[in-house]
This record gives sequence, structure tokens and C-alpha cells, in this order.
Amino acid sequence: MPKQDIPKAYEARDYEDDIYATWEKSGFFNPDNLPGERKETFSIVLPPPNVTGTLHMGHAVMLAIEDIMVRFNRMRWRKTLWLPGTDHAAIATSTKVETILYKTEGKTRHDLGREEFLHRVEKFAQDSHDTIVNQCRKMGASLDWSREAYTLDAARNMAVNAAFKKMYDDGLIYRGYRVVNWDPLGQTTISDIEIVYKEVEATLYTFRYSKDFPISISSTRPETKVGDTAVAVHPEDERYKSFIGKTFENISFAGTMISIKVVADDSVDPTFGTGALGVTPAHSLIDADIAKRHGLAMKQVIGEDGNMTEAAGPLVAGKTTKQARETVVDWLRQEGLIEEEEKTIQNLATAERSGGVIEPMPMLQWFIDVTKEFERDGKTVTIKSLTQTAVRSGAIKIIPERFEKGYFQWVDNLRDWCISRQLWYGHRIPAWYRHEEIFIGTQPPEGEGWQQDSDTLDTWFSTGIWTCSTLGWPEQTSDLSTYHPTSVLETGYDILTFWVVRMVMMTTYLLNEVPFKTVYLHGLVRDELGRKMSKSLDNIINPLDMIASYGADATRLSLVIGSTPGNDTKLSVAKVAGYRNFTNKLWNISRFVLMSVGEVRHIAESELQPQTLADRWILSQFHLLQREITDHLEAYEFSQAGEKLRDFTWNQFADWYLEIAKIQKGSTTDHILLYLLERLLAYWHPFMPFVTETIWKQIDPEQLLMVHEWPLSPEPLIDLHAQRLFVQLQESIVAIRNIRSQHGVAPKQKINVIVVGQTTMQEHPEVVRALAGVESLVFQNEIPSGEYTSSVVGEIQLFVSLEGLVDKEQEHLKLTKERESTWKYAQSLEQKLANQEFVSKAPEQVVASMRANHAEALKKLTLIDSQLNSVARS
RNA sequence: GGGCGGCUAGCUCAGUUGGUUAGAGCGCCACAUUGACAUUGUGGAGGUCACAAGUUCGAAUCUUGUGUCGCCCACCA
Repeated sequence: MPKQDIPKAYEARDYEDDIYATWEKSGFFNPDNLPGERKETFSIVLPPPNVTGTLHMGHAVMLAIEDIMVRFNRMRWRKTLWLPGTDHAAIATSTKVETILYKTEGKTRHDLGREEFLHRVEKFAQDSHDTIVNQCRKMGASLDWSREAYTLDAARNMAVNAAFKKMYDDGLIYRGYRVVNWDPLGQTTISDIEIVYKEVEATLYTFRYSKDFPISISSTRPETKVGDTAVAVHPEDERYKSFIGKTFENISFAGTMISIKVVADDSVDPTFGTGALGVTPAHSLIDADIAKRHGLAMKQVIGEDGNMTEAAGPLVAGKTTKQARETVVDWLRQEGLIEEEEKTIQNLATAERSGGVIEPMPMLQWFIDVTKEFERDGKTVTIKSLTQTAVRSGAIKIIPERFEKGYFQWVDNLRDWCISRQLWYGHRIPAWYRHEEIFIGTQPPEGEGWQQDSDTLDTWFSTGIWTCSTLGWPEQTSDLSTYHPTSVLETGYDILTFWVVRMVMMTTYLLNEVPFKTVYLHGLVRDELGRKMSKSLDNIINPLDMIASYGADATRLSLVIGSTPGNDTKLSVAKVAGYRNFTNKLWNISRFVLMSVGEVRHIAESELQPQTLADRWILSQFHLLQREITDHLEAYEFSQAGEKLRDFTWNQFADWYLEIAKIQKGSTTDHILLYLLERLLAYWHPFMPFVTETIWKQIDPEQLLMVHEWPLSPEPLIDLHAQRLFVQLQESIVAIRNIRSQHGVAPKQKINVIVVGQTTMQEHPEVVRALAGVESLVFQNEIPSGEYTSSVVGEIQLFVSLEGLVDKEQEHLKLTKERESTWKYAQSLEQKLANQEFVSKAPEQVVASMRANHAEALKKLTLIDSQLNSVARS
């Protein structure tokens, strides 16, 4: 593109797709193709998006942050891998397709049959996958597509089976008949974390099983009481002590016969209700625990269809739980057994996906035993202890740190994990049965008559081994040895417990190493009302809309700058628009540099020949900046790095140096301009890859910015003296501008300035003239007579001749105000300095600077006084 | 019930081990319109850092308590 053809405004949509195609074609997303020797590695595995639809802003944040990490590390000359993939998300996808199926065709999955249903799900998953991949590209994500994985593909299926077999062989996976969370609507088990509690109104009935029974109990679900086998009381409860250990046989209750043993259990709260708890071992996880402790019988009275079973007795058998409840309450009323009815708010357990009401019931399922002891490196450990140690030892660092507490809280309370699901979409459990035999393997067993378990695995089982399965495990691939453990896991804090814990659990056990060294948790992107964006709320903003309007770069910046890890952010269109303005600013800065310099080329450090104060200042500032932002990025402080870069780019480079460059033309200036532009583009590249790569073509059409080495001067040119002097010059110029502004002088109107005293301005009169709109600049030692308005900068007094523009009263007021604040400040400093203890304890630097400030404030005071006098005289 | 977090300018939020007179972006007010950029420039106003007590020479920052909003976990049967 010839110089003069650079458009005035940057239109993202004109460039982004082409740039992404160029990157992809270059092959550099794949670390095998990266140029140069690279000793260190940096690897991230993309948290696989669910193939349930499209990406939302939460994904956009994830992609933006991870791409910044990845591009930064790639430029830092590390062997950098970002591995993409998608998650079949068994229950979520299955539920979604079932919903669509029911809406459009009025059918259930059972109407279609396993094969046809799976076909439909796969079609849906494929479409969704393609959409997701396209959206990742639009965001500019530099993912190595050649390594893309899917939780349900052949390699991952192999890894899942291998993990299952290993855990089974080690006795960490077992099949057992236990009370699990059953979702009658979704017709599957679910784990504890897939439960969501809903507040509903309920009636708490207090009653006795029969007139003869000595203890009253309370329940919101009287229908389950036909399954009771015990009443639990607190061991110290005097009211019931005499009954402990007794069994009441053959109680006639709601049409069936029950027998109730009174047991003492510490978990019972004697102050709640009657202090006695009817124990229903088959339909409550808590009661099941009590039953286990006391060896109580289990009686299942609710079936998988959610209706009462035959065992519940003829009065309620076959009825829904709701009907059964009415029946039992009616029966209790007739028998006069109800003692109290009380309206309460009940937390109803429902399934996250289907919304069905959870019915705990005993079933034969597969579990991971988290407390089974085994040997590891000569120590006795459990899966639970390994998971705790990984973070406690510092092998894994969580950012922000405070989430470690939540991690431990959750791991400490970990219970055996039910991993089997009665779904069709997912990893089939690698267990085969023949009569009494059972076979576990990665391949089906030899011989006739084997039947594979019809259940599938919880989706988190396969994502739990995601870092290693994507890198080739169980094969000992070179990818696995090169990139595992991965450097960072970047994800939302909302799935810390769902996923992060599971990954640590599974991976530390299987590979005896952590899955990642750092966990970076981003916050949630909320809508303008502060609500969580979610599929179910249907308030998802498509990131593609933002990209279409303002560009991917602006979208990325708006999601990264001004937000901190672990904290939520509200999305506003104005913010995105603001960063679009900044991308355009960078474009125009570049446009100016490229059009004003003689020859566009790389400038080496050694070619710099700073001459003027401005040269020395901007280079010094820049060299401070490069250290700061590199440190910030290494420390995952993206927002701060971005803010500092923005400040330098706009407020220092554009607003000051570029303006000065216009009046100090020459090859020295050109070199500095090019030097800074090139490096700024490199620094901005991780944040805004598209616009920087587009501009970069003008500087170097041969090499992509994406694989440019991160610039960092070995010997920084930090010139504190130049910085101090330049700040003085800036302040002087601002002071003159201020005076002009206060008196409404048009920017083009030149004014005459007389400066009293020694000042940096003296050495840079042309800069002052150009940047402050000054015609004649005169330096003298005495205060001149005549009409002047004046302002004070440090110890320099400016007299700006502005005939007829002086507003005496306003000036007086302003000076008085200024005097007051200066006096207050001087007083406060004086007080502190008078304090002996302070002077002895405070650091020298602080005391010295306070002394200096105090002296300066006193000088300023005398100047203000003289000005006040002159204003009053005239 | 247990735990965690927020409360800083009109709005959205930074503020890294306590240290000069607390910051940014947006918004607002005034002025400016052909030479990189109006997706702009220049200048300005605006804050008892939720409240209270304490520690300290010094607190937005540390301690304790209070208020308020939010999140997570538990689930009282």
C-alpha cells in the first residue's frame, strides 16, 4: 500500500478476515513451525466450549485473555502452544437436542431410539462446533487448529477408557448400590453440583405414625414416610432417651405396615421441630448416612418414574408423589394424627438441566472413591489428599489467591463422585457384563455373550483429563512431555469446583503431576442489569455483533482493560466504542509517523541519537514503560499493562512527542518515531492483533508481527534528569494554555509571554511557541509594569500580556483559594516534620521529599502573596 | 447456618506488600473545525475512599465492629 493511500480511519472489517487467514496460512499457530531456537515452553489448553450453541461474551473474555497470554509468550520466544477443542457436554447437549426435538417434532429420545437420537445429537454438535470455531477465528484467537480435539473423538475416548480402567484396577472406581440423586424428568442420575435449589412454599406437617407411637416427627414430605425405618433423636435429648434402641414393630401407617427403630445420632438438632427425625434411608442422602451408621433397613418407596412403588403400600402405590402426599395427609387427618401444620419455605432440589425435582433413591451406579488409600511415592494418599496437596504445596497457584479458600472448602467436603449417567450421548462406560462376570477394558472383551454397560460417563470425567488427553495421553507422546504440565489454566471462577478440582483430582492421580501450574480465574461478564449471561436466561450478547460494529481489537480491549481477575464486569457498548476510538488513534499515530518520515525501515537500538530534551524524555519514558509492561504481562496483570500502554501511546507519545516532532524534523527524529512505533505495535499486538498486524505490513511486509521478538532493551536508556526537565517544560506549557483558556483566547491567536526567572522554557523556546501558541517569548529578571494576567509555575512567574482580558475579581478569588490550599499543605508538612519520631522512623527519601515540598510550598506562598498584592494595587 | 467478595468522582472501575497533595476511561462544562486523527484537540469542574473505633510518625490500604449489596457452600428433617 503506497503511503498516501493509508485511509484516514481504521475500518476493522476491511482487514480482520484477511489478517486471520494470513496468520493461519503462515502455520505459526503451530509451535512446531515457530522460527528460531526456543528453550522455554508455554502451553494452554483452551477450556473446551460446550457444543450447545454459540459463543457468548464469557467465551470472548476467555479467548481475549488467553490470546494475550499466548501472543505475548510467543513473542517472548517461548515454544507456545494453545490447543483448541470442544466439549460434547453430555447432559447439556443431550437436553438441548431433546428440547428441540420435542418442540419441533413432539417426540422424545425414546421415540427415536438410541442410534437415531445419537445421529441427531451429532449433527447438532457438528453445526455448533463449526459456529464456535468460526467465532474463535473472528476473535483473533491464535489457536493451533492442527491439534484440535473433541471430548468424544477416538483419541479422547481411548484416554477416557484408559483412565477408567486404571482407576478400576487400582480400586478407586467401584460399582455400588447407593442413594444417588435421581432426576425423574431427565431419567438420569446427576452429581451434587448439578443440583440447583429453588425456594418453594411448602407445608411442614408435625404428626405421629400412629396413636401408639410415642414420638412426633415433622416432614414436608409425608408420603416418603411410608419408607421410614427409624426415628433419630439426639443422644442427649432427655425427652426421648428412654426410647433409644427400642423398635416399634408393625405400625399401621397410611395403608402399609412399617417398623421403626429409635436411634441416637449426633447429627440431629434437638431444637428443630420436635427434635426427632423420621429416617427415610432410601430417599434422603442424609438419612442414608444415618441408616449406614446404625445398620438400618432401606425401603424404596419411590420408583425411577417418580411415582410410588408397590412397596409403598396399596393406598399410594402407582400415584405421583404429589397425589400420594395428599392421600397420606388425608389419612393422617382422618386418623387425627396431625399435631401441627406450618407454612415454610423449602429449598427444593432440582436438576440444573432438565429442571426435574430430584428424588434421592438407591441405585446401582459407578463411583469414584475419593477417600480410598493407596501408595504414592512411598506415602499413603487418597485422591482427596492429592487434590489438596497440589494447591497447598504451591505446585498450583490460583489467581486471585482468595479463591484457594473456596477450593479447599470444596475439596475438604468432597464425597464419592457418582460418574455414571443414564444418557445416550457421551462416553459409554467401558464395562462389559456376562452372567456374574464383569470386564473392564479399553477394548471389548473376547468371546460371546458380553453385554456393555448401557450407561455413559459424567461429562466432567472426560474433561477432568483434558490437559493430558489432548496432548496424547495415555501414549507417551512428545507433545505430552513437552507441554505437560500446561503453564496456565484460564477459566471462569464459576467452574472452579466443577472443572478445576476435577482436573487436579484426575490428573495428579493418573500422571503423578499437576495439570497446570497456574490457574487464572476471570470474572463473569454480566449484562447491563448486572445479571449473569446464560443460555437459560436468554440474555446472551453475541460477541460477533460487537466485532461487526467496532472490530475484534476493540472488543478484546473492552473485555480486558479495566477488569481484574475474579471480579465480574458489566458489558457496555460505550466501553467498546471507546476502545474502537483508541484503535483508530493508534492507526492515525502510525499513519502520521509513516507519512512524515523519509524512509520506513527497522531502526536498531544503536541507531538512536537522541538530541533534544524531548528525544531524551520520550526514550526514557519508553524504556521505563517496556520494563513495566513486560513485568505486568509476566505477572498476568493484563489490565494494568494495557492501561500503561494506553497512557504512553496517547498521552505521551501522541499528545507530546508527535507535536514536538512536527517542529523538530530531521533524521534523528524520524528514527525515534520509527523506533517507538515499531515497538509500540509489538507491545500492543497481544491486545489488538489485527490493527497492529495491519499497520506492521507497512513497516515489514516480509515478517509477521505475530512472530516478531518481544522488544526489550538490554540496557535501558533511562534519563531521570531529562524526565524532570521535560515535566517542568510541560507544566510551563500547560500553565500558558491554562491562562489562554481562562481568558478565552482562541487557539490560533498568538499571545506574548514574559517569563520572570530561570526556566527550562529558556532552552526550548520553539517548543513553547508551537505548543502554547506563543508569539514572542521574553525572559527577564524583573516584574514588568502594565496590564498582565499571571500564573505561577514552581518558582517561575509568567506574565502573559493580554490586554483588556484580566478579570481582577476572579483572579483575586483564585489566588486566595490557591493560597489557602498551599498554606494548609505547608502546615501539614511542617507538623509532620516537626515530629521527631516521624523523622527518625520514616524512610529518608520520604522525609527528604517532604522537606523539599515544604520549601517549595513556602516559596509558592510568597509568590502568591506578591501576586495578590499586585492584583490589589492595580 | 458457614464462607467469600464489593462499597473510591455523575457512571464503570484501577489503586501490587501502609508513605509526597487518591487515579483512569466514559460522561459533564467551556473553547476550538481543512495537513495523523472530530472515532479529534485544549482547558476545567467533580471524591470525608460506606460508617465507627483502634494500631501507627503516617491508613483507601492493617485490626475489630456496624451497615448495605452480591456470590458460593450447606439444606431444618
